[in-house]
Formats: sequence, C-alpha cells, structure tokens
Amino acid sequence: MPELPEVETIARTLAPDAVGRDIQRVEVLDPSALHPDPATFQALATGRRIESVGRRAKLLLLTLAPRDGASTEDNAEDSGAILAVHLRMTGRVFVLAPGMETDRTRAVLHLSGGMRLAFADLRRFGSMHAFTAGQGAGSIGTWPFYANLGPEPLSMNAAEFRNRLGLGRTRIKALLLDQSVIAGIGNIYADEALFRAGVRPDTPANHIPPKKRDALFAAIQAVLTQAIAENGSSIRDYRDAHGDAGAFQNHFRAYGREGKACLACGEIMRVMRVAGRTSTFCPQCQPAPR
DNA sequence: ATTTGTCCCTGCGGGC
DNA sequence: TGCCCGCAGGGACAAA
Repeated sequence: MPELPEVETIARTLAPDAVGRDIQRVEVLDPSALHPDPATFQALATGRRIESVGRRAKLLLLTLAPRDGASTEDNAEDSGAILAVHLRMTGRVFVLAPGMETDRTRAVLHLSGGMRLAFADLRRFGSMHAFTAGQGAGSIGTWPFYANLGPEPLSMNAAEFRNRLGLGRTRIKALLLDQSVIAGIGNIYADEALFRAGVRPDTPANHIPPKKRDALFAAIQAVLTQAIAENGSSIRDYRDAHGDAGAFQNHFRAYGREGKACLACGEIMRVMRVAGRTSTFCPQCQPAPR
C-alpha cells in the first residue's frame, strides 16, 4: 500500500531514468485509468520532456516542460504540464526494460531512447491525472483533492502539528489519515507512529496534551524517515520503479501484529476499527484515554 | 458537524 | 478439497 515513503522511493528510483526524456506516445490500455479523459491526457502529455520527478503526499508527480518550439505566437500560454499518479492500493509504476512486460498494465508512456514507463494496477483503484501547469482551468491547483492537501509531515514543525490536531475530539487516527490535515500518512504509518508514541488510535485529539502531541509528531517523522531509508514497506504489492521490494516491513511494531506479543511489553496486541480502518495497538503501551 | 457506511476492484485466506 | 465470505484500504460520496 503505497504511502509517503513508498511513493518517495518510486520517485527517487524513477527520476534518473525518466528525467530529460520526451514522452513520444501514451499507450492506453485501460481508458478509465486516465483523467480527465484519455484524449485530454494524451494531448497534454505527448511531445513534452520530463523535467522532474517528485512527490506530494501520496502522489507521484511528473513535471513536463513546455513543448519545444513553443513560439510566442500560438503557444505563448504553454507553461508545461503535470502528470499526477495516485497508486491507491495496488498501483505500480515501472521502468520497463526492453522486451519486458508487466501484468495488469493500464497505460504505458513511451519515452525517447526506447524507454517505457508502465502504470500497472491489479485492483484498478489507482489513476493518472494530467494538468496544465499554469494557474488557469485544468491546472493541478484546481484539482480539489490536491488543493486541499495538508502540509508534508517531513516539512512541518512540531508547533504546526500541534495546531493542526485542533481542539476538537476527533479521534487521533482519523486526523492522521485525513490528507487535508497532514498529507501522505496511511494506515501502516499511522499505526506505527501511534504505537511508538504510546497513543491509542481512538484517543480524542483534545485529550492529547502538547507534550504527547510533540512525541507523536516526532514518532511520525522518525517512522517516515526510517521507512524512506529502507525504501518503503513491501507487504504484497509495492515495488519501486525497478521492481525491487522495500524493507521497512521488517521493522513493523504494530501493523499486522494482532494477537502477537507487544515488542515493548509482551502484552497481546489487539485491533479496533477507527475511521473505517483496522488499527492494531497494544492495550498496555497505548492505554485508553480517561 | 462529525462520522459512519458503501462503493470501487481483485486476490487471498479462514471457516466450514 | 472446494466454495463462500470477509477483509485488505484511499478516497469520493451519501447518509445518519
């Protein structure tokens, strides 16, 4: 399940191969994968050079340059384009070696130099979105999901995090999963951070004192930083742009450990449902809020 | 106003 | 052995 560290790893492993190449053709295998529609996607992407590969929240972002020969006449307004890939649960982005094919491929970007970039997705929840890079209609800033994204957890500070949790009694895990509150955290890293900070997933935010908020923020940063260093977590589907697995799944202390002994105290790990997600926690280390 | 449920989709594992 | 069901979960959306 690609969350922030997985998408970051994909961006890092993809960039050296993709940056500087031209998108010569967009091969559409599953029209429903391309937004706003396949024709618009092809029109926005084809003939542009990939300037950079990055990440925002759980989105992989390809920044595309204005087209070569864009004259002051007809293409004066061409300020480039942006491709945003959301992998959701089972999406993958691969650099395809010559002759190599992938399963469940939904679209292929044919790049200069014979390189191919494949977007594959078993469960077809993922999607690719094309935007103009300007401020006008069609630009990524007008995409509500993107426009409403909260700050990056690795770029914010503890004070901002404390404030973002607010004064309400919304349960803390729901806030961590809310992309408009803080961007890029999913079920795995929410559980891992809450465990490390000793905060139960259903604790109302207004029951978490400032010091505990700071501890939680530190845990979030530590978990995400270590996960990036380990190239993400590979449970089943996730691979980087070269097909290699990550290793952070070997460091899980909470996620997927229901019924097992807590690594800190030996208590049996339990699950509860918060915000519609299975949440694994230690009843001892993460005591119920009073 | 927050929060829960349903849907999207496919594979897999548990239960019987 | 084999079928059925629930679960996995990010986000949009509807509903309580």
